[in-house]
Amino acid sequence: MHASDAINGKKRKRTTGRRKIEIKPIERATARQVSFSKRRSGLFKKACELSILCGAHVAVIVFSPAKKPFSFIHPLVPSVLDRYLSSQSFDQPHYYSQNQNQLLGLGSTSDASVSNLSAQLAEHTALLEAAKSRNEALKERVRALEGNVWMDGDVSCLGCTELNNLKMALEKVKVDILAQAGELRIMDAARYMVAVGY
Amino acid sequence: MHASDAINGKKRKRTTGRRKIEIKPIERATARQVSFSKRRSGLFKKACELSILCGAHVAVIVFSPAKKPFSFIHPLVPSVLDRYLSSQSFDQPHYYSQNQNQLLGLGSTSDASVSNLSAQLAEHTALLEAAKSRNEALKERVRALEGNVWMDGDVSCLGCTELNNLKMALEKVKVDILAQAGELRIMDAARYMVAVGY
DNA sequence: CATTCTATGCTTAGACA
DNA sequence: CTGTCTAAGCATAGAAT
Repeated sequence: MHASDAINGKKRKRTTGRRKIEIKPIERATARQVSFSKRRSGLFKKACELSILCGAHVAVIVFSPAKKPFSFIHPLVPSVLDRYLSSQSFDQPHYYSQNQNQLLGLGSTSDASVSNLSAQLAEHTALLEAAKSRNEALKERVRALEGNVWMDGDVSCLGCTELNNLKMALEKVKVDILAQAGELRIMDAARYMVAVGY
Repeated sequence: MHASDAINGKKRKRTTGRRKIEIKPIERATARQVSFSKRRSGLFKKACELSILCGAHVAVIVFSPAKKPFSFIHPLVPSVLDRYLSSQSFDQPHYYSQNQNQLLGLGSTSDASVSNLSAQLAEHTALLEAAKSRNEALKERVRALEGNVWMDGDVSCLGCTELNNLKMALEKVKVDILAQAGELRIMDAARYMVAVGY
């Protein structure tokens, strides 16, 4: 019991217990927020259990009413970006761990990867700028050779081969986005995984 | 009671009721499959309730142990990316609906929310990949021009007006990809939405 | 936005169909 | 893979921190 209860002798039932509700938009902002927090947590837990119990690949991405992103993803797909950046730093062209457990936050590998994202953004941005520069240089070259006019910054001039490259690039981005969407809260996933000793 | 019970007089409790289980890989294949089916259903229901109750955008993608894809996505979004990746002829102007921006909470109205690190990384990754692809395309083109070789009629032109803003497109991709991933079972989402009269 | 507490309401393991 | 049934096991509304 709580001190307040013992002192004033009021009923210890401070709540009416769970009440049935209709599945419709909760109007009261505070109640909606609280419900969101609880249910998101519950959803992630369920997702976690499903992935472990059944060995299924699960990705859950939720945007709060305030558009804040949350996600649970298992197995955590090694980001192409991570590999790219890793190779930049450690000169390992194809860093790719087969050990999912380590990538789930149990090992230091994941933590490092996550915590570095922020710092890597700057480097990544630089790489982007460099790519743009090279791109501009090539455009100039083409312009000179072809005497043509290119629309700035679009993908309208790609041929079949190029389009396929772009498609493949986007396929990779697909994976990156899923992983990155949970960048801010990758530990949410790890928390559950760890909770059950996975 | 059931006929069989009445006839043979056996106990009507044919089950021991729900039993506690450890959250660890289920070994029995049949049990794992049954559990997957039930829990996936439950997960989607929870996702549905969360999206409705709290007005949150939710995307749940699950791959069964047999790699079969299932998904719950709300709001349901027509895939723009699909048109990019699957279209064989890229000479068709691609039109973006302003409503999609509103529906997705993306686009100009939520530029502020896109300013977080996660979004920046996703965006930059996409841009970088695209830039690299474009870069390759340009290189190839330079080679072609310098070698005085040109594959005529192979220069596909996209609807430049709609596509020249790759950034915007990729912002959409972030969500469209989710829709695409669930292409096979988008009705899973609809089922629950309809069930509660939404 | 996260958490705790309590009394329900909801979910689901196991056995079958 | 989906549905049914029962008895537990869990999740969570509402109020408060």
